Formats: sequence, structure tokens, C-alpha cells
Amino acid sequence: MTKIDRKNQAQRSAETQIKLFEATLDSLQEFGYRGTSLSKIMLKAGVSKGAWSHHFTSKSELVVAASEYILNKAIETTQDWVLSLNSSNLKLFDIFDFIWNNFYIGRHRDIWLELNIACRTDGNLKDRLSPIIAHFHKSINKAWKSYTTAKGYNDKVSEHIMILTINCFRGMAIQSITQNDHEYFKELRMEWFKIVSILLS
Amino acid sequence: MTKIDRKNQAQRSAETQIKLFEATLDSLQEFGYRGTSLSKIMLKAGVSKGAWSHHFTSKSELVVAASEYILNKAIETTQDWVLSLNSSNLKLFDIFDFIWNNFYIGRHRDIWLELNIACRTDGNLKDRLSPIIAHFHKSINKAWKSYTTAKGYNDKVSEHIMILTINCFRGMAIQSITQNDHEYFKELRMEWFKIVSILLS
DNA sequence: TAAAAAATACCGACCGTTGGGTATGTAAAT
DNA sequence: ATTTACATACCCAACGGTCGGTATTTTTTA
Repeated sequence: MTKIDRKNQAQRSAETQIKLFEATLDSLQEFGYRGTSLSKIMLKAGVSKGAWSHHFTSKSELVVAASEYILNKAIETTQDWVLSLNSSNLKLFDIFDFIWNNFYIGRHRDIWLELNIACRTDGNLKDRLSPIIAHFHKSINKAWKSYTTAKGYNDKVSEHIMILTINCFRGMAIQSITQNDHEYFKELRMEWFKIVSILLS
Repeated sequence: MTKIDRKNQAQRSAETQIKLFEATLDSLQEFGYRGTSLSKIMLKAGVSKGAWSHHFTSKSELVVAASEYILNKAIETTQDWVLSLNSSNLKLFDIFDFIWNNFYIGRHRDIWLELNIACRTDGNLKDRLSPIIAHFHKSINKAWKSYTTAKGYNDKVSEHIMILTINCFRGMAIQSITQNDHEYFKELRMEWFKIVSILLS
């Protein structure tokens, strides 16, 4: 009856590693960077400690790998979006919404904040993640540029606007922790949108 | 020779509590929120565990008290500054610099970030600190208003600008963790300053 | 091609350390 | 004499990490 699903070693490895990555990321979201322990990850992943030690040399190796995993997925998401969009009828607010909805709320926001703040007190993490975080920002910047060049906006001005926009979003992401008011932040983004419209016109 | 400095109980209590507060804040800066342990605090403070348990019922009580301590000092700093300034010849950039230099770099930035992010995964901390954090923001807002009203700017527009400014600063504070480029952020603040000047004129 | 050997994937008990918190006793002020 | 302030030794749970052993897949070989 029950089909024995034989898997080769590569599949087995990949599957348990993905399980460990997702469990680690869930734990980062639920308990924070320092609150994340191996036992909690093992429990979430439904995987034994032996499996972990077989694939990773230490806890921090797993956390770094899981972080790279989610950041690279974010970069892909952005790149796919850039490729799929039809620049001609794209609205400025759509870009803002894409960035906000994908990276500055929910799971991605939570994990992104945890990792960034953890970098301050964890030199190893910082060394490993800084390049990927930079890469992530570049991919967003690229998405923005594909818009502004299509519209023929001033390059330097629009780049500053992009950077300031991201910083505003980051700031709102932090504030939304202690002040979780969805509508308020939507209004704030609208106000920012109005200002940018004026500046670009 | 050596004068025995007799102290009353109130003085003794106050002194060790301040010692514990400062050590806790130093530890928050050095090791982060979750990386802060009682043993590290005791070591930094040069105080025994018995002294801690005499004054505080738990670790989190000490951390909350120390957080209230630094946030209240920040509120005072702002209020003192508002009282001392001569609105008539105050420059817009001075306000930005005051806010940035006092709260979004160095020790205050580090501790402020740690506490805000910790609030997400620590319900008790969040409940205790949210009102004080809100109070802190109000005190900054008040400083801003005392400027804009003196200059006769539009109330609603200038309030939005203030909020966006703070959010930008917050975002820059996070980014400066993984990208510690002092000059870059100064330029960015200058760009923002230019934009605000246009908007307020 | 089937059995044997080797390599890979995984399990769970164990170890030393550090965590927050407590309990008992001493020093100092009132 | 009594309350307040502080010190130290101790407790147990959780931590990251290790280790000897088992299950599964892959390679070798007869």
C-alpha cells in the first residue's frame, strides 16, 4: 500500500537543510536572534540534533546560511518583479507598495530587522551578511532605476529620492513594532508619495 | 588618614542602583538585549548578585528600569534644549543636527535600537516601554513645533515633515550598522535638508 | 547482478558552561 | 535592636556542542 519513497542522498540533504532553514527563520521571527536556540530550531524543524551537526559545524553557521537563503530569495523576488513589469504604465505608488509589502511588513520585516540589529554585536554575522544586504539594496535600486529611466527623470535627484524612501520605510518598519497602526503608516506613505510627486515633477 | 565616608541608606541605594543602570545600559550596547546577562552586568557594575536581588525582583525589572532611566534622560535633554534655544535665529539644520547627534548615533542609537527591536519579541518589555518611547517622540515633536510656529509654517505640512524626518533618521541609524560611513550619512541628511527647505518655502 | 564494503545521512544520550533566580548569612545604618 | 543593604554559595534548567552508534544510499567487487 504505502509506497516507500526512496530518495537519493542529495534529495535527503537538501530537504532537511531547507527544513532547518525555515525553522531557523521562523525562530528568528518568533524569538529574535539571540532568543533563537538550537533546541527550538530542532523542535520546529522536526529534525534531530545529529542531522544538524552533520550539515553544519555550528549554530551560527546555520543561522548565516538561513539568512543568506532568505535574502537571496528576496533578491530573486525583486529581479523577477523587474522583469515582469511593464514599465510604461507603471505608477510610482506601485513601486512603493511593492517594496513596502514585500520587505517592510510581516516575516521579512521581522527577520530583516533582527539580522541587521544582530550584526552590530556579532562581528561574524556582520562580515557574512553585509555583502548580501548590500546586494539586496542594489537589486531594489535597480528596480527603481528601471522605472525612473523609463520616465526620463533626473538621475541624481531620483536616486536620492530612492535612498530616502528606503530609509523612511526602514524607520516606519521600526516604529510599527511599538505602534502597530496599519492605516497610519499607509497615510504616511501617501504623504511621502505626494512629496516625491512634487519633487519629480 | 582615610576618611570613612558614611552614607545614609537612601544614598547607598541610589548609588548602587545607578551603578546597575549604567552597567545594564553598557551591556545593552556591548552585547545587545538578549546578550545581556546578570553576570555580565554584575561584573561591569562591580556589585554583587545579592545587591541586585535586593533592589530588583528579576532581571527584566532591572532592564526595564534602566531603559526608563535612559529614555527619561533623553526626554529631559530635549526639554532643556527647547528651553535654552533662541527660536528667532535658529536654523532648520540645527534642529536636524541636534536630533541626529543626540539620539541617532553612538550609545543612544545602539540602546534605542536594541530596545525597540526587543519589544517585538518581549511582550512585557513592550508594554512597559511603549508609553515612554511615545513620550520621547512627543518631546521631540514639541521641539520641532516650537520652531515651526515661531517661523509661521503651515502646521500640517510641517508635522508630516517632522515625522518623515524622524523616520528617515531611524532608517539611516539602522543602515549605519552595516554601512558605517559617517560622511555618507551627513550628505544624505544635507539632501533631505534641501528637500525640506523647498517644501517649507 | 547480487552481495559486500564504503560513504553518507541521521539519531539520541551525554558533557561542561552559563543562564536566571534563591536562600542563608554578614555589615552597616537607623 | 531592628531594619536596610549587601555578599556568597548554591540550585536547576537550558545552552551549544560532541560522540558512539544506527539507517540508508551508493560504490565496489566477486
